[in-house]
Amino acid sequence: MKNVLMVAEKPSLAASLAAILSNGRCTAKRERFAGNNGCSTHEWTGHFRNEGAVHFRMTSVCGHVMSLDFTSKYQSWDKVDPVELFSCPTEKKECSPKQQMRAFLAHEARGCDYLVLWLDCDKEGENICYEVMDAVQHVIHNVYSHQVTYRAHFSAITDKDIKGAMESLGHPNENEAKSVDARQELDLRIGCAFTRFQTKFFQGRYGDLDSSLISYGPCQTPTLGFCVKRHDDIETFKPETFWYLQLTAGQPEVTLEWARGRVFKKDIAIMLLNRVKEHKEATVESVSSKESFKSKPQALNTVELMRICSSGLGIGPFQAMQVAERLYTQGYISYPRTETNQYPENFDLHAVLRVLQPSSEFGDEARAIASDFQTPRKGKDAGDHPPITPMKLASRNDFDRDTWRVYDFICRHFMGTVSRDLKYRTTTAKLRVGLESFSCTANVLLDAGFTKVMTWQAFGKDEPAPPFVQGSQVAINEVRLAESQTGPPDYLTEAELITLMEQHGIGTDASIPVHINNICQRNYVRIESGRKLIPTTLGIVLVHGYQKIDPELVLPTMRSEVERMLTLIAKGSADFNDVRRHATKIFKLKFMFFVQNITSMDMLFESSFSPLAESGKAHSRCGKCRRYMKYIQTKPARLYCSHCDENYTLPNGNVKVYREFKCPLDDFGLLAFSTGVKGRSYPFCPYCYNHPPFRDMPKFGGCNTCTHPTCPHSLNTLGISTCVECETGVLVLDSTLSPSWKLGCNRCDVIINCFKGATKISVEGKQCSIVSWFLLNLLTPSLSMHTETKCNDCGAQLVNVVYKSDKSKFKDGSEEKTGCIFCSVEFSHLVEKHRAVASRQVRSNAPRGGPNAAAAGGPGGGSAAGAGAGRGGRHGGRPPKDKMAQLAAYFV
DNA sequence: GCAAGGTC
Repeated sequence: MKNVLMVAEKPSLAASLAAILSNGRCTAKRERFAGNNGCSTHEWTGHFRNEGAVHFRMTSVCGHVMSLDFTSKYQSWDKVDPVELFSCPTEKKECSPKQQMRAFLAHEARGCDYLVLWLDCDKEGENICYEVMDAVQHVIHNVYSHQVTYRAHFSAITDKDIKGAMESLGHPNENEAKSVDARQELDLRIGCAFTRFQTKFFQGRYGDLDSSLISYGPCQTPTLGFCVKRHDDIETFKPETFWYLQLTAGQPEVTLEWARGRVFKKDIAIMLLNRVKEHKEATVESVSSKESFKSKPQALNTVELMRICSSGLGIGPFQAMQVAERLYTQGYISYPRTETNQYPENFDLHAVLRVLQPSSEFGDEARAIASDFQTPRKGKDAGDHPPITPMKLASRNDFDRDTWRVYDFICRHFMGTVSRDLKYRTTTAKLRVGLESFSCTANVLLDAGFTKVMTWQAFGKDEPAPPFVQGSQVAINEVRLAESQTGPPDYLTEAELITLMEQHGIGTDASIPVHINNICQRNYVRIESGRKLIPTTLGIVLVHGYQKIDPELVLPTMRSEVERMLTLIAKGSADFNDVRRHATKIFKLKFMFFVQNITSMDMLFESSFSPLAESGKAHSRCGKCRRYMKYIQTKPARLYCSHCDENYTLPNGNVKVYREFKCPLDDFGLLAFSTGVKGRSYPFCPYCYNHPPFRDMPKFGGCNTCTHPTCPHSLNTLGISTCVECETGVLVLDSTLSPSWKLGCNRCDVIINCFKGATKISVEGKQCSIVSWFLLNLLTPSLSMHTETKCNDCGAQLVNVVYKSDKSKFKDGSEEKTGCIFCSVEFSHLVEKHRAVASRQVRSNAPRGGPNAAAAGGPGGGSAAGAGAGRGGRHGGRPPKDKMAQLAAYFV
């Protein structure tokens, strides 16, 4: 007699299948395998295809036999650069070596001529088919042949379906199996590369970041993303004020609802109020009533069980599934992991009710429902397992509290599915006051239906019917305007999260609780009362960091994109290796980009976790929220606005608040940068510094490069002349260190200290509109009123210098003079030139037409230091270009 | 120490 080995995905299924196929005449094999993996074997004799009588041996695996991992060389976190994980070799290892599943399968396969695979009918099941074939290939001859190995396709664990499957055996689908191989490989490479890199990068960097593992995963990260998205929605919510009319009428008094609901404009609300106030009575336009229904529930599947355990019982999905698993293994409920929420056609619903009838807890309800049995609703048959139903009666004392509550829920839910719908009557009265409509409704219960047993969904109290008669007039007692505000959304509940994950295909019914559990255990979210998910600082910073670097990394659509590619493999329309290589390449590029830009995320981390951030002083104000930002000195120096969660890079050097000045463009508080009195200095706006407002303003530029036409700190207002040394720069008056005044080139290191101790210096002929400035200075330079603002000799802008009367440095002792910094004799002893100290070197080999060191060459020029010192006279070499031409270049 | 998917 020939032998046939049959393998199911789990022990329970092997038992059910054996019982069905053998018509209950199978025997359990006594012998226990060494690994004691919990997989028993059932044997019987029957007919198989054309072989006549054969000996059947039905056993099972426990889910996957193999799992994918990197080869041992790549297990080291220290020696392997995570980027290598995208290309390094992988190998399949036994899932749990202790179980010795492969050896067990090979042992059971001994002497077998045929193999029939009864794995679950999904892609994972198809993949396990190949794991089983691989395990027995040395035992069953020609196991990959279609004449040896068969695949059973079944959609429900019922007599009809299972026997039907046995009659129409097919073959395992290699493409579907391969698509799972590809998923495993991608998940492994992507997840481990990002996790190792992130963990190592942030490890030990921040004292108060107590997370030893900062993981990334294509399912867990979007799951976290949902929670942070809601957090952000709450944080950025802007309440809106609205108004509504509150009207009471009749005797007994009834409060009516306004048909307009809310009005967001107060003046309109007041106008409507006044119109209503013109009337003393309301007209009852109609009083109508109708019957409404609340549907009974669909049969219970895993996701719904998890949702209700979370929202109704306060039991998280992870724990709920542990409890359900225990109830299942003890025989109290059917298999708890199923997507199906429709009972199979021949499912004996009455038998289940009979099981429940003796209960002291809900026996009365079970009996009542049995005598008034209703056909259950239709749902989805996913072809996996029947819905979750009670199998055996239990009493409260059999379990601990939570186990009982889950069991009690499953029983009551089952009874609910074969109960009547809830029925109620709604009576609505519609009233009119002038042109405004009002209404009042009352609901009255007609039939409690399924809520008799699902008591937590019970209908509220009956409401008194509106005491109005159609066509009558009702006295208005009071009408007033009420004011209220829209409120922010609440944090995401676990039940909502489960729904979102299900909708976006993040995880499966079996893995959803694992992902939620993961993001809790990794300290990315906390579960607060009402099972709401509140993201932690770490969770928020991670998601915001991904959003800064590569938002796709946290988008739920990323998973579905990958799934879409994998489906192509499963359908046979794309080559396994092509898809695998393509997806790996994309994610490797994403990974490398992430590594390159990790500082963007690090800035958020440092702002949130560094002890320095905590001691960071309140600095200047953010232009967006007007709150003080924190000054973080550690490199890269920056300002952090914790409210807006934004960082603004700062120049390296001293950065101080520049009095009360604000940038006219964005309202950010201005800052003064300097490297000391003899170094470079300029005012700057932290926002413009990072996001230049004009096309001609370079990134990381100060106000001395800003072409704002009227701002008192801009290049336009304070520019004096083309630089005496470099080709492109402009010397700009710097008042940030006053009474130490200076001109500084906005491109190179040239600095001209001047007029020490002066109380005020202003540049002549400025503070006009950009248009008039342009026209008058550039296009019609001959106009006399403006030639007065420029030096006739060198074209530099004239300056007006004011000293206090007793501190005048002018030789004639006068308080105020206007002149040219370079050419006016009265100024020459007050002007010195040198190069910025401790700053970058100017290229000495740069071809220059001879510096125009006017100040240095002038009488009493003082300590002229640097490359330009003492070279050339005032008008030697290149004459200064017309400053207006120079500045005009900025507008091109 | 990493992912996600099965199952206990």
